[in-house]
Amino acid sequence: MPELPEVETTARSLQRQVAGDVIESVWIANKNNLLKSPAEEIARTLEGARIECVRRMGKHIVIDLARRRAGAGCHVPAPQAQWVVHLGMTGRLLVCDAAAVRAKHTHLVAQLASGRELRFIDPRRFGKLQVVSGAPFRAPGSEPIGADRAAFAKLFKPRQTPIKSALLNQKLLSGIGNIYADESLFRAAIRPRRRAASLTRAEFMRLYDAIQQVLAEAIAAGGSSISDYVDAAGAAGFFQLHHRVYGREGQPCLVCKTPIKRVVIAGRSSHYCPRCQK
DNA sequence: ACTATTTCCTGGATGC
DNA sequence: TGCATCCAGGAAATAG
Repeated sequence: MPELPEVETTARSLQRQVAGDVIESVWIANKNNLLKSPAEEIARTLEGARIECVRRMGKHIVIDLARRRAGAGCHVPAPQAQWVVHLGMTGRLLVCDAAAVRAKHTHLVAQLASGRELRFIDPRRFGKLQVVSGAPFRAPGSEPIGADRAAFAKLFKPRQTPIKSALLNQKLLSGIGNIYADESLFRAAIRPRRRAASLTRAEFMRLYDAIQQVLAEAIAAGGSSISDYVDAAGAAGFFQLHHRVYGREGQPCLVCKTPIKRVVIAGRSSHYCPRCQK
């Protein structure tokens, strides 16, 4: 479940490995429901393009491309184009040697001038691939890291939905998923079922601080390696060792020893300490 | 305009 | 051992 910290880690890993490299050709699997743009358009946009920069926006990986103008020998920044990848649940962008065995569920392979390949692999096929040209790509909600404190409360206060659901709503904040929503709510001592509108100003501030803290720590740890997540170089993260509630149903709360509870909110499992969180 | 529920998808875990 | 069933969840689609 790549969320913001995992996507950030993957984007940084890609930036280190492939920035400046040129995509020479692209192979796309047939019969592909992961494509938000037509396969031909993706191939046309990627082939011959130089990878300028790889970065994260929400849970999206945005790859800025410099396309070669037809006939010209050099790369020019215009027309501006971007390759946008969403990892979904089990998506992976991996850089490897062209000779490496192609994993099952490989949906796209970009052959690089350096002799390596950038591959998109996604067993569960919840990922999404698209190319954007013209207007730059925009994530649906606002960026959680460094969000304005006052704007943060204003975003959630009108919502009647449980705060947990609101945190998962990417149109509000872009990047938080199930793990980091649960971990943030624990640190803020707020129960996931509380209606967003019921939170006090102080609680919103605690939640804001908790989100900043959890995301920063998780990025520093290289993300959480759950269900085989690894970054673009194949390195695992280790923030899963620091989860205080996620995946700890029945285990003692690390603060008060009360067994951690798991409930389902909006179809998602939510973990919390019934004593620490109000 | 909101909010809640269903759907997509496959590997791994569980149960008999 | 083998086969069926359940479960995980991001976000779009659908329903209310």
